[in-house]
Amino acid sequence: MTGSGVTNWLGANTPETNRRASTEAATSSRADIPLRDSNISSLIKPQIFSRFWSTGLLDREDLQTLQAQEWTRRTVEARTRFQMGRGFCVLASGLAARYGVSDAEEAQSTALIVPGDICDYSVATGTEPRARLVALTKSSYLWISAEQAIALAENAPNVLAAILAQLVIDRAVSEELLFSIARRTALERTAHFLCELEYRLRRMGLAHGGRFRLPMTQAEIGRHLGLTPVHVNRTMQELRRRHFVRSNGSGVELCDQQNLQQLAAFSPHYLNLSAGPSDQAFDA
Amino acid sequence: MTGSGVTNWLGANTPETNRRASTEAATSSRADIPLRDSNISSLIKPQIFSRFWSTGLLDREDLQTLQAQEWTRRTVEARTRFQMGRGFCVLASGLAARYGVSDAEEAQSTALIVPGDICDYSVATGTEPRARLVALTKSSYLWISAEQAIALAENAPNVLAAILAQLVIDRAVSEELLFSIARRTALERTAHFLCELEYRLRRMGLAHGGRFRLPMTQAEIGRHLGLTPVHVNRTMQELRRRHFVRSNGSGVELCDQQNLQQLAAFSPHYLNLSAGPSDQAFDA
DNA sequence: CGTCAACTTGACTTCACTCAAATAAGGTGG
DNA sequence: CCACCTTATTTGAGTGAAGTCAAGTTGACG
Repeated sequence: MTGSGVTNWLGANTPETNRRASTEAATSSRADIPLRDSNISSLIKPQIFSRFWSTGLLDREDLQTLQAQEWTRRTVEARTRFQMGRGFCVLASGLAARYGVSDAEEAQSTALIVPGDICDYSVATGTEPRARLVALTKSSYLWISAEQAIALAENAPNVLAAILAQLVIDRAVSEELLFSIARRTALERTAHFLCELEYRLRRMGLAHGGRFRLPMTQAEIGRHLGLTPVHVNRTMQELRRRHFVRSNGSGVELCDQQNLQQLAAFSPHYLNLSAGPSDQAFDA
Repeated sequence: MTGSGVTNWLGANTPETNRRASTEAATSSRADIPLRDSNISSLIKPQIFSRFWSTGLLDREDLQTLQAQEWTRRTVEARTRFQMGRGFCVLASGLAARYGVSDAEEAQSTALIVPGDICDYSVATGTEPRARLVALTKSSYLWISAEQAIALAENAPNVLAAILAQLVIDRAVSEELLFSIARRTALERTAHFLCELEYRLRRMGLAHGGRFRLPMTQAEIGRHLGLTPVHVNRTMQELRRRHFVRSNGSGVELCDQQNLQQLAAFSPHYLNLSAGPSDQAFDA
């Protein structure tokens, strides 16, 4: 049944070539980012769409269709809400946080959105937008109208499949955050947060050698991790004291990823579609 | 654009009649369960499918198509894993917990599945199943094969839309749990848990007058709420001491829902598709 | 009637929060 | 370039909510 090119519920058909790359990637070592067909990957322009490609569900034609859409670039000032309306959009630059459906939940962000991430899945699920997105820094996103998105999904079902696949990853990230807040100490939690963010930024080419920009105040980090600003501060200090992390201003460097990952029990498999630790190849 | 019968990305078309019922429901008071077209609702057999209907996305024909599938009923013993494989299934009876993708996460359940809930969305998203489901009591579920599910989605796109809509609610529930664990005290958290569960069971006809069965050990509740069994115990005692809750064995009664909901800051809007507190009707 | 799992209780510990104040860092207008 | 203002970070002392450990107690079931 999964024999040749898994057909998903949407009738989309996974291209064999890309798929195999995906399976190989699963075997790569711990925090390595699965590189697939990198000669193509590097040609993806804007880089934003490389996340779609990395699902392993698109062929080149799909990618071209995606790129051919009439994307509008919109800018959002720091600390202001996204006004997405009904439409589909992908974060192009900056950093944003998603807040829950309840009003009182201003105090807790449920997800961090980095460039390449899909801002809202409401178009794919056919429901009204629920999430409230707030830009943490001046950000920009690429946007197409709901109509165009619907047409896109019809013309290129693989693209819809890729979007839904990202939704699945998004959920896994949420689950990991839930676990982090429920079970990890502040130190482990913060370490995990840094590891995850570094990984996600790195695969978008926004982190190199463990260095990246973290344009969040400690209060914002606290809102994300369920900690008070004061405790975030002390926790970061402890990480620095242990020489796991260095930082100056909004610049962060994970100088001892080995230990940091161990402390956090971080493994990036949940950030990828099919690279579970106990995952067997699902073609044959 | 949202003028007449919103078209979703899947090309499914929302039936006008059902839709209006949905909008009305949004105006009903706090913990009231939106009753819609109840003369039909009560005819739904098995009751399990009433959750699909309640999305407001199906018409009667869709419902019949859904019911006409060759559902297989499968049973799962308490404390054992679901073996769903690639397929689509809905919990028919009992109670189950979902655990995250990481191995270490046995200690934390990310969601509770009650009858009527969809066990796994992997068929809808076209990805491999990731969730691990464990039955808390002897449970049963209705199952169709992936092939049949795909065919169903093609024949009745509204059904797919309804499933994705439930996925959205599922996410909102996760977010609420995240908020609960991050921001609420053990007492508030436990109160919230009870309110949510009562609501969800009530709309499936499994709770009456605040009374329902809660066949979970305190250790399992703790695994769900991020608390130790000991603390769950003390917390439940405090709720009983305040006369908010009564319990004998696995039977629970919320005898002071008013105060319980206030303590928990519980509002069921997140459990419904479009009944947000600050929600305006989106037709007209 | 014995056994095992679940629940309960008490004493102690600790992680993270609170409150309050002191620095440091960033912008802005003069 | 500096004075000023605001926002962010840092530090300290004290508190409290929830965890830990360890020992009962209850209850279901064979």
